[in-house]
Amino acid sequence: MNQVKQTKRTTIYDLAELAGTSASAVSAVLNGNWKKRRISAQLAEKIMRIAGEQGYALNMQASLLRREKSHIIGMIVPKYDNRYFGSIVETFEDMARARGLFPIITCTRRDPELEVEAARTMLSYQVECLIATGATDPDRITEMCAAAGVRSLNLDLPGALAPSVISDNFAGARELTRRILKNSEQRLGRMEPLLFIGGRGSDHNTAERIRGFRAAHADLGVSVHEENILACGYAPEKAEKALDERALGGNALPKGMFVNSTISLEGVMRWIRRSGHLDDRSLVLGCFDWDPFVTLLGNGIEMVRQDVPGMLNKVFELIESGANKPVLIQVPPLIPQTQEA
Amino acid sequence: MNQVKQTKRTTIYDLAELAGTSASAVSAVLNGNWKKRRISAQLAEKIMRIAGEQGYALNMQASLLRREKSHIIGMIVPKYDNRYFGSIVETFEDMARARGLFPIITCTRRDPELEVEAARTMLSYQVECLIATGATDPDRITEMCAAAGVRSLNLDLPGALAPSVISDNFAGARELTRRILKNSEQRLGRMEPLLFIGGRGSDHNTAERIRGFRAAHADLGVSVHEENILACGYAPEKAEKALDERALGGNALPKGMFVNSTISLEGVMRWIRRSGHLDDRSLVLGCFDWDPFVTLLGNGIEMVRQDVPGMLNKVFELIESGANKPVLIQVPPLIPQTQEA
DNA sequence: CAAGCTTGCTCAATCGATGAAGCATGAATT
DNA sequence: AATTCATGCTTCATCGATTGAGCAAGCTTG
Repeated sequence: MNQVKQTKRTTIYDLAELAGTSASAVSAVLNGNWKKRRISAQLAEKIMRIAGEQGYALNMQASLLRREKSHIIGMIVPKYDNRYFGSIVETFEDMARARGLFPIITCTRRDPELEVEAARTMLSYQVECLIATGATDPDRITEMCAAAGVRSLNLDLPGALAPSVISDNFAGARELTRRILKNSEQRLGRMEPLLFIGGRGSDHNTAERIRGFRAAHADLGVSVHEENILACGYAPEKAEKALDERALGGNALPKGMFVNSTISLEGVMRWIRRSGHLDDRSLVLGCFDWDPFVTLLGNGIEMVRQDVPGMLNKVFELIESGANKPVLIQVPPLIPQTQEA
Repeated sequence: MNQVKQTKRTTIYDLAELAGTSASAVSAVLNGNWKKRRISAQLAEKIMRIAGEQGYALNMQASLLRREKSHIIGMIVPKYDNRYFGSIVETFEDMARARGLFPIITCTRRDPELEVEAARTMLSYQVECLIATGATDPDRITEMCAAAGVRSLNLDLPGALAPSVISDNFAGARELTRRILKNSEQRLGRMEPLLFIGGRGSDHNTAERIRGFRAAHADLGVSVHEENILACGYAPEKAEKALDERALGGNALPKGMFVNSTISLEGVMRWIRRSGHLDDRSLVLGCFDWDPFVTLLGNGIEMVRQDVPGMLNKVFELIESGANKPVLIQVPPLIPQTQEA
């Protein structure tokens, strides 16, 4: 490292001077198409050696400005506070890199303003494609992208204007509900209607899961009352509060519950602990989403694990196929083997 | 949206033509310093209207190429699979944006090659500063950044060449150990040496935590044998395997354990379940890291919660102060109130 | 009324990398 | 010997935004 403490970064012009050649030769060598440009192997080697010595790093801004494609792919994601989104982000980065794309990701905290702001910034960075994960207003983002000639896709929550890849929420919820009901029958000796808790009634996934929840009850000939459906939002406190209120209102609380996310499950578990049901082995729970610690909570809680690699494979398939029509692809979630406590 | 389906994105030249003015006026108006450039309010308004109509989005690549500062700040992070890193990333994004910086984050899966690769890419994107979180080889990254004249900082794991912000692992571990020992005394009626499990003996944090672990034992007059220290790595399977092996080797397993991360705790809990200790209320656990579900596991598991906002505040203070010397800042972790099951 | 100032803009160079077009040089072909 | 061809480079315009310099028109001021 015989480097002087420098203010300016090394450019191809510096390298050209050091190598006694032209910037365009340096460029050709460093971006790998020097054979096409008929640069001799000798010069190529020299340039690469000097670039190495100088610790040269490409100025991506300049390079991207000149090139037609940015190879940047953007994703917006609501939160990093659960395994589902964590695994989406990790898998996405991996798959993007495997395809020679540079992933940029930003977290928008379920805030519609931030979503739009983030999308605008990503467009400024010339993303070739933007994936809106769990977006509050996916169609707004699709419109912005369309206006900039950029492709967009929805993940986790569907939109009407762009292709969407989501879990098969109906089938997953139906199977999960069936399992909770079966467990409930086994433990209580009878089958009682369950409580559905968490999520927003206005979002597609929650609506579909409620539909699956109802269908499974119908399949088994159990009828569910409307007051057993508490789409109270995602935050743990909201679930806690909803349970408190439901407990006050006349009818006894069901012993079985379908919890709509791990985040809501936090609230449910807190409520259970607080209200003294902690060691009540007759409580039968299921959660639409997966977390390793939930398995260990020891109540034999059933979980649905969304198939993140499967979903992202579909996403990249769509990207590569160039499809733009607003199709809806539903990926079946994985339902792990029941683990009794 | 009277937009023709366009291939090219709208540029300031297009807007200039539409507004009957020059590109430089458009630029001045759109980047907000039109007052300095003495553009009339009338023209400014017209340009902004047209930009809005055309859905103009700045080409950041071009803009950054010309400007001296990129306002991009990079972070590399090992994993997204736990609350600690999730919260680091979320808080970092937030604080960066609050300072007018554009955060880019990438996950390197504890892979030294990927770390270097990611750092190189970030340098290409002209980051002004790179934060290496939990890096395997932070000094290598610092060197790369220094060669490019870019400032770098270490977070979570310290390096020798750049300022580092980490938790006060020694103090945190000492207090956590003290609490586990006290709980153990209370539940078992006597104080026995604990088992330390998880992490890499070679990493600074694990070493410091082991030091705190030993100090707390010494404080309370309990002596720990070497075979009670299992720095077996972070992955859950490694913790499980280490416990299996330790269980085979002669001496009985301690009833109290200091688990070095939530990830290792997954393995420990799995082992506990598998080996039939699940309902053994005499098991006394503590975990260096926080997860909401761990509270709910119901064994009164003590946790240390690292002070993520506190650490990131220090990080940004360092960035803003311009300090470059390799100081080591240790932020005290938060130790929540004990919650008995 | 000339000199100087203010206002409101435009011109043109620039950031660094890229690649089409072009220019020597020497070898091969007619 | 004249022409063609291949090889190995260089020159220069370009991507889109930014900004110092400069210019014209109107307005003051002595």
